[in-house]
Amino acid sequence: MGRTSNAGKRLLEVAFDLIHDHSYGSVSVDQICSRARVNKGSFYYYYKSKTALVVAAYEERWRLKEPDYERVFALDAAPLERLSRWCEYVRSTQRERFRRYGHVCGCPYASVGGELATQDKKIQRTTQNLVERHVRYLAKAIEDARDGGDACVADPLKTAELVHSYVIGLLLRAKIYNDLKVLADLETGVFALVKVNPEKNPRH
Amino acid sequence: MGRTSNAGKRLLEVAFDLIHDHSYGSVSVDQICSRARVNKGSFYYYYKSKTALVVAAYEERWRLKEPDYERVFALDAAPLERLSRWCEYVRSTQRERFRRYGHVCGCPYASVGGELATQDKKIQRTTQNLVERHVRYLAKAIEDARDGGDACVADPLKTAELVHSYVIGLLLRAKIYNDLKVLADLETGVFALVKVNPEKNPRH
DNA sequence: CTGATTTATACGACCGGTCAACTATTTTTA
DNA sequence: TAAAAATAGTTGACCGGTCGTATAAATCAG
Repeated sequence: MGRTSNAGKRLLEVAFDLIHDHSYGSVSVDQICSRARVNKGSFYYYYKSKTALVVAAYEERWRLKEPDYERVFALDAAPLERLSRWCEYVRSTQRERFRRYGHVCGCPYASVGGELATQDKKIQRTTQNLVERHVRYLAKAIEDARDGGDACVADPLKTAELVHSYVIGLLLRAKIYNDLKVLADLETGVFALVKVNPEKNPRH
Repeated sequence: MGRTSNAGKRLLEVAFDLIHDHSYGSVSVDQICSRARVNKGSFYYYYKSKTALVVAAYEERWRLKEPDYERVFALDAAPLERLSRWCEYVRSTQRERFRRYGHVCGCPYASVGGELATQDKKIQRTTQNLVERHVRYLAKAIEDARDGGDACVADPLKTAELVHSYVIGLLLRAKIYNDLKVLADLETGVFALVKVNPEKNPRH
């Protein structure tokens, strides 16, 4: 079976970290290779292009993070509680990255999508896909909130898209200002968009 | 006074168009020069770096667009009417760019800010500044709406930031999906965030 | 031994940026 | 008023470095 290696996996991790910390355009294949301690030749043994690596890296990242989403949106919590936990999850993720990288990094999927949507169809498709998976979790929670009388929305999916837009915008704003305080009102905004029945707000 | 030229101005226009159409990282100085029919030597006669050009280009762009904002947010219109007109202005701008470039381009300031906030302090400062100018127009309209009883918000500035976040997020989403239909619900979202008194909605 | 993996090196193209020489236009001066 | 000087802008070759890509040879597990 030949020799074994985890160089491919290492490249995925390093690529995600580096690109999320900086940007696709400002991170070179050489940088990714040297940080992952993989030679350039090996890089192209595993991935046919920089684009292909990025697609794989972001899909792998989601695969790793999906269990967190399953937990945050677990059906045993009340719908509004799920949304509330998600807001806190987003903020704590950003706090952690701020500590690690020294600045606000924003939403990784939206960042790479925004940078490359008009450049690379494969990456565009990938980010669309990733966005959709996020939105599905939101939509389910919003639908349940509506059915339970906690929120007043007509179309849960549309509202989920609305909420998602708001959140990636807020993350982008936090990145531009490099300030986590921008995220302080995350939940307020989310709850305003799902028109939460005030007395049902879990933060009462 | 020596010979005269508009090469500097030409570079500003071309740089903005090219970068807005693609991205900062994927547009080279050579491309900008050849499209503007300016030699590289002249480029560096006018601007000391690619960064400096981008800063100048985006500031010039705002200078050009500010009259539109003055008109959209003119105080003779009712506050909610101003917000409504702004939504339509944003959408028509995107439609126009879609026709010209063949795809959704999103918010130029947020795009370049998101791409370079973690890379280049000068560009970060510039985009912060540009964002603030937008938000000020929004805040004034929201404040007036609140004072006129048309909206129910505690802090107009905070709400304006909320609205702005939502809109740049929506534009980012539209860019990722390359679909103007994403912007169909722009006004709905904005009005939800400013908690418009339903019967005062200008679209009744 | 076989074949999956890794190494080292090289490629030509292009990157952002520099520079000295050159041209065109206005201002100064005799 | 015409030559000279100063100013403003242009040119394209060139720099060292990095880009994404390629491949032949070496390595090593099964």
